[in-house]
Amino acid sequence: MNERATLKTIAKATGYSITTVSRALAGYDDVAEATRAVIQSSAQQLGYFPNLTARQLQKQRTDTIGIILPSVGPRFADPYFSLILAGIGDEIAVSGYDILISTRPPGPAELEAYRSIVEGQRVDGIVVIRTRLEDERIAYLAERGFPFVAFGRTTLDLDYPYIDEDGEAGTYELILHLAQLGHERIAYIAAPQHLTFGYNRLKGYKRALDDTGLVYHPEYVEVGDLTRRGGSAAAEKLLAKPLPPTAIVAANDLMALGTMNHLQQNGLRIGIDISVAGFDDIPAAEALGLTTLNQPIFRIGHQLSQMLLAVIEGQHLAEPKLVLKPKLLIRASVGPPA
Amino acid sequence: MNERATLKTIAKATGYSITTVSRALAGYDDVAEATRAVIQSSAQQLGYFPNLTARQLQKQRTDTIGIILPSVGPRFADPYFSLILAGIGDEIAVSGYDILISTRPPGPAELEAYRSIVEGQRVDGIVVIRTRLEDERIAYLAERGFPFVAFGRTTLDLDYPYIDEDGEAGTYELILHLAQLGHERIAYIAAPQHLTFGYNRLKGYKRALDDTGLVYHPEYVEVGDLTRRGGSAAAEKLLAKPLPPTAIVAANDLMALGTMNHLQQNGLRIGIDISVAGFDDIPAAEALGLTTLNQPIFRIGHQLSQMLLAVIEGQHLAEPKLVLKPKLLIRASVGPPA
DNA sequence: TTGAAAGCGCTAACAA
DNA sequence: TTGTTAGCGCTTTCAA
Repeated sequence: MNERATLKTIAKATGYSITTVSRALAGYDDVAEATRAVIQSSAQQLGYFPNLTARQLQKQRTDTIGIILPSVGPRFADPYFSLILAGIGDEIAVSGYDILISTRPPGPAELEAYRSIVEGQRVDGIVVIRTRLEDERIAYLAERGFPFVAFGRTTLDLDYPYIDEDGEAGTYELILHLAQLGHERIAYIAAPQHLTFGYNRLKGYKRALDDTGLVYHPEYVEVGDLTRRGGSAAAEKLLAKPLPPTAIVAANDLMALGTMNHLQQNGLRIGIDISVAGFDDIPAAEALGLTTLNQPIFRIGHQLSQMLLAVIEGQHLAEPKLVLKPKLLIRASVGPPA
Repeated sequence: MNERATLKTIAKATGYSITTVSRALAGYDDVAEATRAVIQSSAQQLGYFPNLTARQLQKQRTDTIGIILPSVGPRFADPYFSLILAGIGDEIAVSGYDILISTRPPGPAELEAYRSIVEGQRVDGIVVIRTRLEDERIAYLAERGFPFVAFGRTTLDLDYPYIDEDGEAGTYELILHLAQLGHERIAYIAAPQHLTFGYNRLKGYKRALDDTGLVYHPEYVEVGDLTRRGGSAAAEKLLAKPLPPTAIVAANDLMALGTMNHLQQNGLRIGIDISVAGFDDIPAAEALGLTTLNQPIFRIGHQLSQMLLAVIEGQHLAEPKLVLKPKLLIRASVGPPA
């Protein structure tokens, strides 16, 4: 790297003080036009570019927001994360913000990462995605008074802005649909229950069984790790039951795809011999004809960005808490019981 | 936000100088153990955390690498980008680095973003993904002498470290396979030709036709925008030819999936009435039985991280230029011509 | 073993 | 209209 030009370089070159150079370049109107012209051309010629780190230190803001991703289990590679990231990134860029991403395994290292970028003042705000029922990240941020928004609710008694999907209502509607088709043995591949969405979706499953007069049998519920592989493994267990289910609903599409894989390998025809459904409506779902619940993850990312920017600016949020009802999409993977 | 503790706060609280506090906390051994103990406990109690921005300014390094993503066309939502990002993020985190992501539309704003994070010293190095034949980003970085690695070659006469896939050889092998099955009208949905990978993959297509005695007909080649929708549109055009192709090969899986969609909607059976193949082996490819070429994108991300770190540290790279041969995966989407 | 002073590059209050 | 001074929070040289 050739040495970079700083304000000092320009000051020396033009004979003006650093202050004047700074103000000329910043567009202040208390600089003589002639002076500004000289300084600007010198800056141009020297290839000057402001050191953003220095500016950040001075201004006490970074024009950057932070997102911390889990490094194990599903992450970027999970369409859920990619889509939300795309949505956030797209929208935040409009306001000239960048995104700082830290990848950490869940656990203490993760919380440390939050501490680090918050206390280290590396970002102006944070988006917490995939909340947990008792989310210590949110507890920390709220207690710290640091600007943040979350994708997901918690059971914490804290007042913070979020967007969440109504996973309970969505799953409820789906199970109801299956029951109306005549399914009586509807198995469920749940998400880990410390995750808010996992808990809510399972709740919808149980409530729907209740309301339709079907009995909730714990042996028809497996907990999966949200990956395709996990879905496949869970499906295997469910098929091995003495009385296998006629429909399998997974808490997310990825696991539903894994389930489909497994079923097909066992010669079962999806939607005919057995029904399968998921949740999320990731891009592959449509291609595979997977019945699922759509939530506009990409657009939620947009909204989260806008909310966070408002929070950072200290604005009042018109709707600080948003719960969206997902839309049931019936596709070929679901049919009446065989 | 409550006010944060700084070195000054601790200095005042303990009566030591800022210098001593700094060194005590940094673990220098020229500090009396008793002093260190006092300072540490004070730091603990005050909830001290170093201001990373200030440290960066002083140390002239950020422990951050930069990636600039296109905000239009396929991006995060494209498994290609998510996977490479996951690979990079995973591995870079091991060394304690973070990732700064800027989302920009291709064009001048994009190059500006590179300028901004480079000259603004916001990152220590950059990963350029999806290179173009004459890539002005690489020209800039190389000329600037800034640490970077690229996923993809260019036609520029510049010496820089990269990993690339041998898209030509991969496509060649695939087309050869189709020809051997008896296909004579093999259409191709190309990627934009200013993209290195798009150019190379098409080259493989042409060369394979040549070598198998088939004639290259430009009307059997459509250029797509790499999205599923684009693949579907291209497929429609190809099907409308007086003599439709018996096989359609897309330059990436996403377009291949779009092609499959379109064909199925028209009542064609994939792999029986017509063959389809892609490139990349994204997760959905396996589920859909799409014949494709696998490149270990995730692992390439890992390697790019390691290379970049080496470059940042000024180390010598054993293999600064890597071209990987993708692996042909024959799946159900391909069969002999009807 | 500790502290004073300088400096990373920038902005801003205040004085001239 | 311009410059002096101070300071953002940290590290590091050098002297005590």
